[in-house]
Amino acid sequence: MKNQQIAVVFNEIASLLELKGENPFRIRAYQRAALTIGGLARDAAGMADAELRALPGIGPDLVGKIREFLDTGRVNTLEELLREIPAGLLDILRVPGVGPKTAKMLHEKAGVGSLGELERLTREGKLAGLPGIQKKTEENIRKGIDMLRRGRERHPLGRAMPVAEEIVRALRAKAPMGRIAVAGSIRRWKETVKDIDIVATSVKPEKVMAAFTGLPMVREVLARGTTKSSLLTGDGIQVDLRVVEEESFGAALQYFTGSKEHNIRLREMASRAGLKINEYGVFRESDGKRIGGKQEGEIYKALGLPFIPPELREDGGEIEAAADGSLPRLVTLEEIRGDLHVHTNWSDGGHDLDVLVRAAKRKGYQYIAVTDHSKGLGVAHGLDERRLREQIAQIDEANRSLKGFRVLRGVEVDIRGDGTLDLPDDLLGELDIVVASIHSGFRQSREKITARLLSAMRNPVVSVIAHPSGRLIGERDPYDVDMEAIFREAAVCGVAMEINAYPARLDLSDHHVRMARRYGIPLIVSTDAHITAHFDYMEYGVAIARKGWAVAGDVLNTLPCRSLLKRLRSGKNPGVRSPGRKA
DNA sequence: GCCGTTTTCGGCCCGACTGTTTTCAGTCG
Repeated sequence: MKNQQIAVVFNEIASLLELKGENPFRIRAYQRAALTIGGLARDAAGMADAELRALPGIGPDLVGKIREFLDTGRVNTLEELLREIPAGLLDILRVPGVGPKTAKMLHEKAGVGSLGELERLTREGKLAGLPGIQKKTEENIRKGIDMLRRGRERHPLGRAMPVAEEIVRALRAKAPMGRIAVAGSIRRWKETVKDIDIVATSVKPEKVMAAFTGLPMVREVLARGTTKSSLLTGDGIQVDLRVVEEESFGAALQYFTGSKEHNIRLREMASRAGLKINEYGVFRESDGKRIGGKQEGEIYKALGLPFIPPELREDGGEIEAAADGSLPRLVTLEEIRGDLHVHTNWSDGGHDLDVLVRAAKRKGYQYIAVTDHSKGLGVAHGLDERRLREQIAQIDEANRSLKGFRVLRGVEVDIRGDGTLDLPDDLLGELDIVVASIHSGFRQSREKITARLLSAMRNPVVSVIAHPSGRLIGERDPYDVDMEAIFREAAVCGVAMEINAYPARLDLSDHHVRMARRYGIPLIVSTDAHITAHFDYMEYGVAIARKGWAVAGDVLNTLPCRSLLKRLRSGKNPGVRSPGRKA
């Protein structure tokens, strides 16, 4: 899939046009197109010109450039721009605090053509004195380069979320707060975030700012105003706090939740309707009268739209869906009735079955599936045939005394390097659920990994593929797999795909969830819990499902236990699942 | 470069903070 490469090309064209001081709207057109293509669930190569043309922000010219890239692997516009402007200036543009005007000036007045050169001049103190640059700006550029070099640009959601929650708690305790909420990409449940945005109301904003900039985790205060301040935490995450009047809270929350693209679309709609939206409210342009802003929903209502859940606000078709009444009713955490990927201390989990069952009941669940590792995963003390049989007996025993709750007999069976499973089929056939996954050979070729997964899926005993891409956010890239081929096969053989809710995984990703929905594939949201506290991660997994537009009907573990078991068994009919079967 | 209840040209979202500029440009979100 070349979508990401096309997005990179368009973004580079946009940056180079910025450096040239071109028409900003033309630049935005390229940036918007990059987002559209980059966020596309389908492979652009498989789309007809008319389909591309129908995408928002893609006109005849950009269709031509997409086609040009797909056919030739290059785009002439980009090549021509790169002949005029050194590619190194693109790196300089990535330095926080350096925009196109500064980069252009640095190039023209100081001959800077790469990040390395800029860094050298900064260290030698040769920037101060250039137009618009004094000591302070030179220092800021030096810091910006450091930040860039440390690669601290984005943080996994699982790291940023707890920090955000801690700051909200601390502010509530230390300053006179009205309403306060985390906004930004965290509220949209993006898998990685650039910073933490917090919106609050207070009768004493100056006290809030003092409390904020005085928090114990502050490493550096980046900006401090009366309504807006920014700081850097000890672990390098930027936090922005915005304080507004009570009557503007909803508007500010909407505004700072974004995404930027979503908001731009809303503003365009507003201006066509004779309205103006900003972070303070919705106003009539004719007389400036405020018609909403205290509650977030009022912003959408003013535009004649239903409330759009934050997870969807990426300008990925949600505004169109809201306008024509086709927004899906997204699956909710409350609809989840059980966790189908749980480890006990029989393999690498921390608790025995009893403790897990009690914790699951406290969550209001009706069932959990015990899915310990299989023997191939020696480091995790995986189960061999004998131990799995013992565990099955223990589960059966436990179920006899449980009322209104059921423990499903399962396993997370390792898919070996050759695509075979790590335990014999007849034993796996006795289980309620077989979760299959890859834990080794991540660097195999795309063909090999894809074939390996397909082979496991075609085995009639397999119910679900766990963490299908194998990635660990910020640590390990996904293995190279043809996800479309996997989804096509899953649709044929009825195998479910897991949304692994573990914050470092979030695998399937929201993009994959959207793709999976188009193939009509059943999904399962699981936490992969190794201790009871991990059950709390279900919220992350449900958020990713929602971000991928999933409704309860897409997610098998919203079903009551009996229907779930029926569904898992019906998928196990070998006659239905034999490879090569006609669709 | 896109787009149309402002429709094939002329618009295109809006405001806060910083630094250096003495009235505002640049950057960011």
